[in-house]
Amino acid sequence: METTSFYEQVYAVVRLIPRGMVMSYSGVARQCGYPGRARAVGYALHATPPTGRIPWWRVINAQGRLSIPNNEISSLQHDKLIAEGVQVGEDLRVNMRIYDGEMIVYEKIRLKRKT
DNA sequence: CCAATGACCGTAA
DNA sequence: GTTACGGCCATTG
Repeated sequence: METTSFYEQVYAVVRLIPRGMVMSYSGVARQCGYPGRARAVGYALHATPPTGRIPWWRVINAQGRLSIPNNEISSLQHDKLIAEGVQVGEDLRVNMRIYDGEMIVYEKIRLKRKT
């Protein structure tokens, strides 16, 4: 499996997502320095080792939906997010207006969080 | 090397 | 607001 710099980058960025926040695949790709490789990010996360060290559940698609086709895993992600205080709709939807951590700028996030 | 696959995105209707 | 298409690109067979 080697370093696979791309994987490393992706994991590093995902690990930086604060608790109670979410980020889109494209956002992760951009933070990695690879804009436009959102799809590859998705692939990388799919290959994420179950070490539990990587908060993969905080990564969702740009439409605020949980893009995991597998029902079991998607429900798991749903529970994880709920446990962190992220409000997920019944249709597996998240309000990106509030929980978007695109820039990983904590102050900005806090500003957005009001009520 | 080529073809198929996929936890996606942006734009258009 | 939503659905449908084409285009990304890394990984696997």
